[in-house]
Amino acid sequence: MATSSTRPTSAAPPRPDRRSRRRQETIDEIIEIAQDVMAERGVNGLSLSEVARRLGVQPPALYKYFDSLAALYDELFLRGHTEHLDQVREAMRTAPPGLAAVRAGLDASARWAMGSRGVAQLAFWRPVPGFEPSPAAFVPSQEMVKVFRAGFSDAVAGGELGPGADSDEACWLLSAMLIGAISQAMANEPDLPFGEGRFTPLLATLFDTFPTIYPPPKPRRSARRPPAD
Amino acid sequence: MATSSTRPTSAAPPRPDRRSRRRQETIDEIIEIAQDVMAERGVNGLSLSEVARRLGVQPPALYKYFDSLAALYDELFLRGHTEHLDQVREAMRTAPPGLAAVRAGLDASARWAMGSRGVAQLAFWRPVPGFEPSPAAFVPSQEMVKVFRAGFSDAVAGGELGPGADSDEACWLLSAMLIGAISQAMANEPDLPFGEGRFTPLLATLFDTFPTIYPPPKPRRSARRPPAD
DNA sequence: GTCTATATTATGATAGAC
DNA sequence: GTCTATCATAATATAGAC
Repeated sequence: MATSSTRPTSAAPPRPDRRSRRRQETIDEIIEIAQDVMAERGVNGLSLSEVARRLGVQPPALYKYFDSLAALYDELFLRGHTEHLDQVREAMRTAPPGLAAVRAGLDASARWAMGSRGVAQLAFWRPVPGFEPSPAAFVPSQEMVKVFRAGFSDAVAGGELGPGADSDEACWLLSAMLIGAISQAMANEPDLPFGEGRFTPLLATLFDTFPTIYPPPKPRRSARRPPAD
Repeated sequence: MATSSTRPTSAAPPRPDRRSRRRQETIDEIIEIAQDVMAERGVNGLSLSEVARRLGVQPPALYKYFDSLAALYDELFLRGHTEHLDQVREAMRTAPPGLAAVRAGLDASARWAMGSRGVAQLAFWRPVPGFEPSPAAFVPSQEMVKVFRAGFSDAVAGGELGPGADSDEACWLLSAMLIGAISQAMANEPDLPFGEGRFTPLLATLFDTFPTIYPPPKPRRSARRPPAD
């Protein structure tokens, strides 16, 4: 036995963190390639073979990182929602609380979706015949509802919206607006970025109807110069 | 030359209408099966092999009716939009002109989509990687815009909406509302029919914001008892 | 962890007999 | 118009050598 170490059996893995770091890098690279493939060929155009081809590796090698194609989809779904959530959170954090924050979150949502089209389609539409995301992959998606709920709650507290807006229903409305606008944009203007074309600008118009759907109880106060109090 | 007829060449097809009628029936049957398959397995779950299997025939036989899988998709796309257009037209025709007609059309749209999910996904989202509908298949889709434009025009003329509603933009808004609501419904409540669940009812809420988006110039008159004139 | 080889299955499509 | 036979391709996934 070697004198240098406490490990009694098996070949000594030198610097296991280095190994696992390389492994993580490979996983990240696979994910990136998969995102590219989906953006180019649609969600259903993804295959392990194509990923292997672009990674410069034979398909069986991928099974060391993902158990199956479904597992890869699941990771893509999870990471997509997580990234989406992060960007929405950040946008809302840096905006004034209330309606403005919700609007900023919605805007960030749409930007993320238009910038990550393949993943967005996977996340919002579930277009892959056999694929059902694992419960764990849904966690960030559920968290998103809470984030927007909090924003609406602030808007109600600030008198920008009526009490009905502090509800799940308001969040569903918001998501329907988002998905309607980006669906149309992706189907009809697949090459235009967010903000251009006929459809993504509609999102602002739709959002501005919230005070009509949930009218605040008191007369709206102007944004500038609140009444001296 | 034969004396009986003006056909100089080729064998005479006896009763060509009967033959072509059977042919048309087969085509219709293929279409129906394809719709079923898409509803069950998603748009990308459609294959000629599966259609042949259900039709009780070998795959090569289908090529007598459709040149390729893409041609079948194209026919499905065309028929879907045509059926959709017919139902919208009929709903608008039997409703009072103006906003009520637009609302009836939107309602019919959503009902059709939720009742023909596979085709609706093909028609609204284009989720098949290589497939681009032929120009001819787009005709009913363009016609739809005209139909809704006419409805909005009536609503403007009747003082229900402001002049801005007589625009393509209003039609895009309408379609974004529709697609947002049904996208969410199909992805999250795939088994519920139109009108049930959390999402399809949102369509009415969204639609009711139109007078806010395009406010009529004069004070709104009540629906009942128009001012004596 | 990667490779080769292979099993298995499925697909779209064509040729040619009947 | 349908069949059998076949081509060509591609996919997921596993076994086992290195």
